[in-house]
Formats: sequence, C-alpha cells, structure tokens
Amino acid sequence: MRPIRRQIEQRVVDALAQAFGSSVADVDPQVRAAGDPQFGDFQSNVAMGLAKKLGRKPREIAEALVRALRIEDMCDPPEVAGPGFINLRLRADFLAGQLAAIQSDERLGVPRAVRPEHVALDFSSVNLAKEMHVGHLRSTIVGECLARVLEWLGHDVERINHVGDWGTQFGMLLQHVRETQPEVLETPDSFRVGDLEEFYRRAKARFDEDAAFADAARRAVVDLQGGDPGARTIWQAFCRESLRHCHEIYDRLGVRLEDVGESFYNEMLPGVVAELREMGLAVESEGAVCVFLEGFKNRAGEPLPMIIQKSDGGYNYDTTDLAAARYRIEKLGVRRLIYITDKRQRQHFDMLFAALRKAGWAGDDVSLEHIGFGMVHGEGGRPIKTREGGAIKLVSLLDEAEARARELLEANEKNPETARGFGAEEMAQVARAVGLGAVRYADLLHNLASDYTFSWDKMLAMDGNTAPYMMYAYARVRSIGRKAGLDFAALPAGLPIVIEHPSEVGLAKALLQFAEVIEQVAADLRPNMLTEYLYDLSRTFSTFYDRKTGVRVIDAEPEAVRLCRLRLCDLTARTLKRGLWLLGIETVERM
RNA sequence: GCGCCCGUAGCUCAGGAGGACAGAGCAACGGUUUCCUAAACCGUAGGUCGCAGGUUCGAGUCCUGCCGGGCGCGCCA
Repeated sequence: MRPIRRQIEQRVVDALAQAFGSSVADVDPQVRAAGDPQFGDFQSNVAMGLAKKLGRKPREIAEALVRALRIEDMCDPPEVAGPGFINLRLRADFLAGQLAAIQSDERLGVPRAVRPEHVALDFSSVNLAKEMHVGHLRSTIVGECLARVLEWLGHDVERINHVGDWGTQFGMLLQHVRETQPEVLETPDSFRVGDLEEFYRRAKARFDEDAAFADAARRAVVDLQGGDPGARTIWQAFCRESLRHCHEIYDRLGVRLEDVGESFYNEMLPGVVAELREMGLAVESEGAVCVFLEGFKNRAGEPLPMIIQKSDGGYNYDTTDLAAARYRIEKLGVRRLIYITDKRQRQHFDMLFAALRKAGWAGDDVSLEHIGFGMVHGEGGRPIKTREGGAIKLVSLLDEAEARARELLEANEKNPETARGFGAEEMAQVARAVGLGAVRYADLLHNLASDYTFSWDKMLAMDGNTAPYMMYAYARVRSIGRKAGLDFAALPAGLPIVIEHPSEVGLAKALLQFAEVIEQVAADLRPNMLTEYLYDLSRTFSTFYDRKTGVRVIDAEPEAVRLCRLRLCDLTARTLKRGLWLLGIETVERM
C-alpha cells in the first residue's frame, strides 16, 4: 500500500490533467501535511503557483481543480480557503479501511522499494591502533540505523567498516608487541591485549622517550610495507585482537559490520595513481602527486591539491578512499555510496567525489553522499573527556549507561506503586535495554548536522522525548493485551475496523503515517524524523488510552468495539517495536 | 584571507520540497486518579526565528551583505 500522501498526490495530479490538460503535466501537486488541524489533514498549495502560468486567479484555479478532484472515497468534500489552499480531511471510514487492510501486514503498510538499490554504507570506521571511544559512537549508531531502514525497505546494503589498519603508528605498536610478547611470532592466535588503550599509551611513551625504540618502530613500518612475513604475522595478530575488541562492542550494540581494512586496497593504489596520471588529472607538485580540482583553494588562494602520492612515495587516505570507492562501484556494483563521518571531513569528501566524477569512476548513475554529523559535547559545552583529559572509552560509556538505568529501575522497585517485581535476570535485561536505548535515542533524536550536548539526566528521563518514555509506552501497550487476557497475535486477521471517537481518529492517522515517514528517512537519511514520529505516536496513543481524553479499551462494549480497539493497541505496539528496532533500540515487555 | 556548518522560548532542541497566527520537551504555574501501567493526561505562560536588505502572491526556510560562534584549508585520518 502506498503512503496516504502519495495516494492523494496521484489524485491531485489526475485532477490537474483533467482540469488544465497537458500543460500542467509535470507540475508538483504540492500536497503537504496541513499546518493546522483546523484545515484538515492535507493541503495542496498548487493553485497559487499556477496562477501566473495559467493567467487565472488562484482561487478560480483551486475551485476548478476541486471540481475535477475525484477523492470522495478518501476525504470529506475539499474546501478552498485563503488565497487558494485546497484543504483535505480524511474520512474516518477511509482510515478504517486502510487500517483493516494492513492489520495483519508484517510490514505495517510500508511498501518495499520499487527499485531496490545496491548501497555501500560506510560507517563506524574504527582505527585499530586504539580502543573505541565516544567519538565512534555517532557514526556507529547512525550507520546501524540507516542500514536497518534501507535493508528493511529491500535495498541491498554493504555495511562497511572501513578499518584503519595501516599507517605509521602501526610500526610503533608492532615493535612494542615484538619486544613485550615475542612468542606471538610462533603462536599468533594466542595474542591478547586486555586494554588496548593502555597498550597504545605504553608504545607511544616509548616511541617518544626511547630513540632506539623509535628507530626500530620506523624500521618495522618498512618491514610491514615490504611484506616481511614476521612483521605481517604480528600485524595480523594485532589487527585481529583489536577487531575482537571492536566486535565485542558491536555485538553489545547489535551492530553488524563487515570489516574491510584500508590495507585491503594497498595493491590497488599504484594503479589509481598511474591511471589518474595517464588521464592527465594527476600532476606532480612540490614532489607529491596531486589532483587539482576546480573550486578548492588553500590559504594563499592557490589551487588546493588532493594529494594521492606523498613526496616520499607513500599513499594517504585520499588514495585509499579513491581506490575503495572505485572498488565498490566497479567490483561490488554499488550505485549509492554513503559515508557517515563527522562533518569536519566534508571538504575531503567534496574533493573525493569531485575526483571520482572527473575520472569517470562514478558515473551519473552513481549517487555519492556524505552524511556529516555534528560533535557531541559534554555538559558545559566542552568536549567529553575523562578527568585526565583523555577520550572516554566507549565501553565505559556503555557500562555507565546500563548502571544508571539500573539505578533508576531499582528506585522504582522500592516504590510499591511502580514496582514490577523484577527478578535479577529481568532486571539486568531491562537495565541493559534502557541504558543502551537511552544513549542511542539521544543520539538519533538530534538533527545529524547539529552538535548536541550529552546529558545523562536528559536521556534517562522518564518524561519527555526519551528512550525510557518510548519503551515505557511500548510496555504499557503490551500490558493491555495481557490484562485483556489475549495475545495480540491471536486476534483474527480480518477484524472489522471502525473509527469514530476523536482519539481513535487521531491514533489511526498517526499509525498510517508510518509508511511515509520511513520513505522520507530512507530518502533524506535523517533518523530524527523517525524519533519524532515515534514520539508523536506514543503521545497520541497515551491520549487514546487516557481515562479523560480517550476511550475504554479492555472493558469496552460491545465486543466488536473492544476487539477493534485492541487491534489499534496491537498496531501501535507493532509500529513502536518496528520503529524502535529500526533505530537499533530493543523493547521490553514490561518496565 | 578563502570555504563549509550553525545562530529559533529561560534551558535542550525540532521545523520536510517556500505556504495560512512559529513547534516540542524540560524547567515554571494550574488542573486530572472509586476506573485498563499517573513512568500518564489536560491546560496556562513564555520567541522582533542573530541584524539589514532582496526575490516571491507568500520567507524561519531561497539570494546578497553584515554581526556572533564552530570547523576545515599541501604531503595525519
């Protein structure tokens, strides 16, 4: 089933053709959600824009359009208002029909993509030299969310962890392994590091203080790049161990990623440079091989190069990213490349995309998108740091989230009014879901482009637009089924749906918006549209279920009405669960 | 100096593709529980959308110029 707005658009397009002929064939019908409930649910603003084109008054156009509009099965008679707005109000029986049609649809009325795309979603992008810290959080959370949304719509998504497993700092680490755990050479699988961060700090300290070690570290880089078997063995052991740490976190967060190290592209790099030189795009400048692209300037106002081979012959991330993008397009057959990094890398990606286009490696049929997100600040506006000024480990942050969630839940257990009687296992499960959910939700709630302030108190609040509120809303709906003595899933598939009470109408409309929201999130890659929708749905449900503003449910009569309302509860629960799942948030049956 | 992003209520933030009087949450104030999870709901108050021009029938949204903040700008990623 298509989103309601799409259905309306089609009717307006048909009416335009009917009333004004082919001259308006390509005109946007300008169907929008109504700005104010008093104007109905949707409005078309097309008449005003058409006034000049058709040389008639906007109201006349609107009225002619309304006469041609065949929409009586969906809406009350359309009204022309103001300068030429066409206001549309959905009929309750139409809403009921739509809900009846999707009531046993696992996809809740969200259609699969008509043209599934092969997408490369590049996110998380850890560096193996160090442990994951808070800086990796946003890319990982946002990436997982967008991957789920795109996959659920039927797109084929490569979830790529573009792993930093190469570069000069590996010489230092390698040498440190060689000296502290020489047995790794014999039994590489046995290599373990309890605390990667500490390991890095020690290696770095030695590098800075011990000239002999620093020399050995530099030689280790040369060994590694030269393909020395011993160096490679240790390097592989280190990478494996570091990735194991990463995947502990990914598993905990329910994040699925395919690791592709930068080193994977090493052998393609000379070819990238050679081909760009052959095309005449790359030239030598100050000893480095550079691509100069229009519109990029340095401080002095001179052309800013994209350096693809350093003067020492080495390659850098521009080269690797070019090779990786090309590989994804040519070898994997990807047609939409999405990179999720912080917004400071914007210029790098602008240049990368420009170079890919210019080289012809990304044709017109390939979409290149950089999703740059803002910084996460600590309370007080400064970057989040430990007391010592270091980056906070991601694992510590997640531990704290769960611990704080548990404190709240335990406080509730002490209050007879809110106690649920959780056993140890359920407590742990709920604390985990709430803690991790809170961190995630707070991140996805904000517009990606904005910086935001990280606040435990705000994200764990029971009131307001938070994960605990959303999860509680879900648990509350689920408890209705239990209280009513039925399993929602056991409701008959073809229940007659009748929508009458204002709170039923409101809930029906909210439920039927889901498809449009998902479509938008996938197109614009903006998870906050989904959090906003889910929050609105929860509140609408609370109004529906409220003793003052809403309707009786469990004890409603007659039975047909009761079942119908229970079905609305069921649809709400499933929509919330699916929506939260798309955000990467687990639901619990009670809390 | 050039480029990118941002500036909306006391605070934290939304504002889709330009549309009708600018939204939410928190905080503040005031209501609602013989009744399905009150971890809820309802209401009140609070804003010259940084400033000034421009385009348009219509601008928080698009354009230009200022002011204020963040970030980036040749061999790190």
